[in-house]
Amino acid sequence: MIENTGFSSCTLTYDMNTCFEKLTDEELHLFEKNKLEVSYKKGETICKQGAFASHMTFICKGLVRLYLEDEVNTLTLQLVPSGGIIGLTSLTKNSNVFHYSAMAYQDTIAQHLDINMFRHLIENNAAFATEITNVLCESTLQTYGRFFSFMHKQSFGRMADTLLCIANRIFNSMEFDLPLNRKELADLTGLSQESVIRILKKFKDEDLIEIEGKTYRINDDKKLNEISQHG
Amino acid sequence: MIENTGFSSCTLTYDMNTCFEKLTDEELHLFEKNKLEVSYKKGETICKQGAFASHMTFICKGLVRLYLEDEVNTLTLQLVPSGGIIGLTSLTKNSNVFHYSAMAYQDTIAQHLDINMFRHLIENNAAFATEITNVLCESTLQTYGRFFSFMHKQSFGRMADTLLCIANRIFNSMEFDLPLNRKELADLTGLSQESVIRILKKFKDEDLIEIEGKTYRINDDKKLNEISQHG
DNA sequence: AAAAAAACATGATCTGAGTCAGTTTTTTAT
DNA sequence: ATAAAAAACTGACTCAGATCATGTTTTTTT
Repeated sequence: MIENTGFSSCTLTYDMNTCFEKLTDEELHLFEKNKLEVSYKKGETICKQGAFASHMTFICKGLVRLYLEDEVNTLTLQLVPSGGIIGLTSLTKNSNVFHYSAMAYQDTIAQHLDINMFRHLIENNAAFATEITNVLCESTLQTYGRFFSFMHKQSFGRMADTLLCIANRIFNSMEFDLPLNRKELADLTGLSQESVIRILKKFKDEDLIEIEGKTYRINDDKKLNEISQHG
Repeated sequence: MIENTGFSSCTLTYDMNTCFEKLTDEELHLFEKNKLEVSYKKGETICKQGAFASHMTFICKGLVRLYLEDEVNTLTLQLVPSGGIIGLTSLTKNSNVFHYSAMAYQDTIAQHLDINMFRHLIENNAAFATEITNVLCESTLQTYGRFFSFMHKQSFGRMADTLLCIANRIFNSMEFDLPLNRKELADLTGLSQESVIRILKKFKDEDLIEIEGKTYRINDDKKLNEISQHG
């Protein structure tokens, strides 16, 4: 499977599961006592930018879109698959709100972890804190790559990027069912819906991909990767 | 002084100084023993993307540009003034290189802090690790704001943003000497040099700012802030 | 099965900002 | 002081991709 070497529009969070291994039995007990399992249906809002941040959200199952918004625009920051966590930036001292919104791209099962408990764990367990540091670094790096790609790659590169990322990193397969419509793909790639449609058509015309309903199939990841690299 | 409420192109790192207060005497001793003071002249490279990351760099004095680069392009991620630190993302387990380059915008005094010592401090002092978490969160938030601004604001907004940020957050004054030429301002705002020139001229024509050599003076921060907000 | 509503698709047009090709001003070197 | 080099500036041109308007297909509802 070809992995992109340069910067990529792709943004997936690091798997959190290893973090929890660092907790002591006592802490795990506290953890279990202070978590809340919640289900979200496709399209439902998991957290809302600007709202009071009472908890971190661990994604057990599903796929979540994490995005910034203002009155007019939207910017998708990350795709968070199972194993990911939402809300870490709210741990900063200077704020007690969510800094971004999150929405379920498909039915999702999540755990709400009390923010005070979370803070307590970090402040008292250096191994856990180290893991969190790691997650934050990874997430930052992903964002950097995405930022660079969005600024310097053009539409075809970003689309190619995104398809490869979804195939390689979410589904681990060149064929997958993507629960996104054209509008949502546009949000994800930072393009207009029309551009997404035109680019996908071009890719189809050149037999790089096939699309049948929601089923995507990447026929030529090598070529797609070239497009992604070049621009 | 008017502070921007929405997202801003501005990117300044959080002041690291509070972090070191969390170290024990013993750790401080270790810290002192493993640090190296280095001076950089304007234009010199402080760290190079892709190079082996043997240390974090604490900025004692000066102003540093932190940026991503590939064969063709550049993206300025942050301005790091004194009190800031460079290289934290290299703490991630999955890598031992610098993920960005850094260059001195003006003569700079820095301390190189051994990465293994730094790791050791994080892994053994939860209070310190908590502070680092905080720095990472702040930095991530700044990057998010900048990303959003770069994607959705247009040139005048980004320029206005940047001027206000420099005035408010670096110099704490509406009049300041900026050691950047037009090309460097272009890199900072993500615009072409020509666009920067055109925009600054427009701002001057409308008496929003005055420029005399390297001395900038903001006459109408209210209006500038409106431009920044609107787009 | 028909009607309504989403989603998908396509062509025409517009525009912000980059590129290019210069000129003028300022700075640096001799 | 003067030549050379660098930085600042200007106008003309171009283009990627957004927007708009409209049409077609698919899905959902009743």
